Amino acid sequence: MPLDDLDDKWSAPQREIMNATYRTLLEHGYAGLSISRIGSEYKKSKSLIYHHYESKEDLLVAFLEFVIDRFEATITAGDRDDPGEHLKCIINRLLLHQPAADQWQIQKVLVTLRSQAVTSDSFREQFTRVDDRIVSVFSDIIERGITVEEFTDVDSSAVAEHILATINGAIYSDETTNRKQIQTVRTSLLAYLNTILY
Amino acid sequence: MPLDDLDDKWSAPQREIMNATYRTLLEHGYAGLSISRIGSEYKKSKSLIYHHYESKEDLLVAFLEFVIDRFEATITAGDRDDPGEHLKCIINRLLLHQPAADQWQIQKVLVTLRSQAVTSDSFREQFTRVDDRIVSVFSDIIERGITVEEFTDVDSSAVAEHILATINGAIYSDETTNRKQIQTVRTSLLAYLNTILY
DNA sequence: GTCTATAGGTTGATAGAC
DNA sequence: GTCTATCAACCTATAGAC
Repeated sequence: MPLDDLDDKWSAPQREIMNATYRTLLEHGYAGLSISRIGSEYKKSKSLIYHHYESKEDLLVAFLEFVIDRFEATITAGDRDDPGEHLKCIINRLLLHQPAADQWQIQKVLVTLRSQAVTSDSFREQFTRVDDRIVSVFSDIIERGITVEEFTDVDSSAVAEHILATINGAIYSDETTNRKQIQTVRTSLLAYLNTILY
Repeated sequence: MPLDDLDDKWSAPQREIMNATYRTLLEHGYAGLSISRIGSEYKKSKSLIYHHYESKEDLLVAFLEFVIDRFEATITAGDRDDPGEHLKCIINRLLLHQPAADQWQIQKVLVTLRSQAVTSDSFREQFTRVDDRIVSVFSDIIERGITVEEFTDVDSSAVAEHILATINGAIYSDETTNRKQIQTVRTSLLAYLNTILY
């Protein structure tokens, strides 16, 4: 779904509540995410939230969808003609910290939400979909590269899985430690791809 | 710290409480981890927990240490003479699901705890230490391999960071999705190392 | 849509008997 | 060490006035 269509999917009050949820989550973590606190971030009364969502779980399901929609928009955008450039473009988009322009610290939120998938089946299904999606995007690009004879004939889905694991791990560590390894991993990953794809 | 010494560090009641915490965490997730529930898993009254730990936070800090101690024991064990074999051994230990023998589903617990590092500085510091530790283990092995002229002269710390990111991402995805990619990534990672190290 | 008030439950933590 | 009883604070959710 293109980014511009995202605004039609959610009403203005819904978007405000989602943004309030986002701010609350970043400040208090998932364990401290309460309707009361979301109501405080939202300018209006907390009981108003129940006009827009039936329950806390209902709100959380919507929020997960809200966040994933925005995340997927960042990986599908930026199509390039050249498969090698296209691949590099997506990797950079995921591993290069955008400047302050991107106020949405979406990776932080995704890491927080994703850990709930360990004990929640509905969350687990959503993130299964997310990872399937990314692997298929990578896989398609690699196969196109092989078809136009830019890349050598590798196992595209295995390479795609490997790329995703490395990216996921780099982001995961970046958001949960004080280590600054993300640029090292990005450089090393691109070098690896240069080695095996050409 | 060797595994055998771990039992001296914690009293019997403490270990029971830690195990009760572990079971509660796996069943209810971090957000549902309450003293009441830990008390139910622990055979005895919940107020007894406050005889062993000053507060919930105190208990959580101890639990994090308890889990990390056990995790570190799994990466330091199994020293081999040959650097290449040693590296492969540790990677397999992390990415090969041990049979039911290993009742401790330590990776699940670590993923759950680690996500708290997004909003908790003390958790973040602990996981910074964990990742530093693993990278230094990998880095040392690679450097020894270069010294004995088994490996080619690579940037050992960059390669170590890359390996850790890939492993972390593979485990992370494995615990938060229904995808079964971990063996694919393991195979691909070992092939990659074979390519660049020899 | 927006609010206050409130119900009914759970939380972390303490007091005090044994 | 172990327990019951209890606290105030907070939670999700609802009722009902405007």
